[in-house]
Amino acid sequence: MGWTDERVELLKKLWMEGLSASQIAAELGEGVTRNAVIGKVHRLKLSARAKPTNTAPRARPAARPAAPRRVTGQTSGATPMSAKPRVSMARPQVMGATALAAAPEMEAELYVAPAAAELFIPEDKRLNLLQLNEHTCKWPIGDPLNKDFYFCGQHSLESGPYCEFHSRRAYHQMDKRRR
DNA sequence: CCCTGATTCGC
DNA sequence: GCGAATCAGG
Repeated sequence: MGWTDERVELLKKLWMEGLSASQIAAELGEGVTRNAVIGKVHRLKLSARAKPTNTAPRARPAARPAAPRRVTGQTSGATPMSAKPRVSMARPQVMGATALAAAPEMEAELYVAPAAAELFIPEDKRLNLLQLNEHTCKWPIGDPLNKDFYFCGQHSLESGPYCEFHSRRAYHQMDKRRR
């Protein structure tokens, strides 16, 4: 389905309301991807919605070396790659600029000591700096200045320097506090 | 990992 | 004009 006047209007409305591209895509439904939405948004030249501060220069990657696009016909076997359907993302969750605008101040101390929220690593599994290798989790535990300092040492993921547990620690919930 | 928008360019 | 692939960032 193409971009009918109706759909374009809905797009504009939702975009201006601060919904993310993927959320708008879900709203429009019928095979509309977030990329399609973003692409359209750009063509309509209505990128900048609420711009509180800064005019991010945004460094352009400067012309890519014309990477080999997708192979047209080719329907041979072999699964492409990460073929994850990811269909159900019907989620009312609000985020982004909208979330920021809606949540003025929520400082305070609602963050209680996470002290004991750490994995227990048996002494014989703990590693010092020299015992680390490409397959050991390099998440540091304890005070580096103390002698009770050690590294997680569990088998690390192929995708990173940490084990599954610490990988999520490192990337995921590293929320809040921007500067 | 999850996600966000920005950009390019074959179609 | 369209949007997948890619990139940069949180």
